[in-house]
Amino acid sequence: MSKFFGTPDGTKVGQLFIDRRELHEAFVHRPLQGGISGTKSDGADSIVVSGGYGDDQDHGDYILYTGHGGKDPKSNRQVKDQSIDAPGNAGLITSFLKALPVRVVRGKHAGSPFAPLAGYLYSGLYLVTGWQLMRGLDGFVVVLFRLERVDEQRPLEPQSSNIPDPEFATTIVSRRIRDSSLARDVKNMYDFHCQICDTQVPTFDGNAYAEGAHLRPLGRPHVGSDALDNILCLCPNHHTQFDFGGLVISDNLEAVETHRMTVISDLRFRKNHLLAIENVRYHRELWAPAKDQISEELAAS
DNA sequence: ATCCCGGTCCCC
DNA sequence: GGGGACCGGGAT
Repeated sequence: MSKFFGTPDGTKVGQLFIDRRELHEAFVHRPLQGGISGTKSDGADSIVVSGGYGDDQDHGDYILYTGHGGKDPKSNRQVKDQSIDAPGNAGLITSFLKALPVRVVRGKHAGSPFAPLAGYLYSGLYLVTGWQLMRGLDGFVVVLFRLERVDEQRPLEPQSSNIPDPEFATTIVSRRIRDSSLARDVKNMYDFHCQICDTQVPTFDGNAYAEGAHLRPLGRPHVGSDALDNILCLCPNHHTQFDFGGLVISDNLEAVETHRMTVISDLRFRKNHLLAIENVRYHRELWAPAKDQISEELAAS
């Protein structure tokens, strides 16, 4: 029945394990092969991020993690839609609903600077802060979970810096991780006004805060470009909504709220800022919600 | 019992 | 390094 939640006694954040059996014996991650330890009734108590799913994104303090199922073990690609009823996926949804802490382990092939060079790294506790069905890179529906780090006693240390991924080039430890000089240019261009709601977030010194949002994400596997035609200037709320697929940009350059498919506003533009329509479409395709799937799944559960 | 798997190992 | 065999724990 019940699972064990939280960090086991004697285990430290940042501790390395040789292999899955060591993780198993330390009660950090019980399954020897599965990426998710979880069931619908108990929730999920641990996951392993191993880079086996192309739709994953590891940003250190938060992770977009693909659920399991639908994969052909030979080709290692998705060949079927994933389901929210698969035990691990249902477990992560339960963890989301009950706000249960999930132990996160990174494997050596996880493909981010936060992954260990060898073995498995216990990376601390995360909360599932959202999930949704999306059309994955291979064209099938995947369940995508957003996990955010809650165990803040110790900063997350990059394990390597030689991964040629512009998204991580300036990463140290912070929630704002992509602040290229071009993103700064775009923010200056808009005087830190959000292109959707025009909000300017004031800071203590009389300046303002905004964020540069990339339409086509920089990191693998999307490999978007860090260019003016790929960046929006957004307030933190709309940036978060944008990054998590809660809004997309139409070909008419309106901000559209995806769940209800309603237009929030026209995007505001300043001179010398043109978006590339292929980047707009890339973001929209990435997040085109599989609405039929969602209603079917929810009706069945 | 049986099926699934973000493994692992062995061999070429 | 890549394909195939074989793995054992956990859930059903």
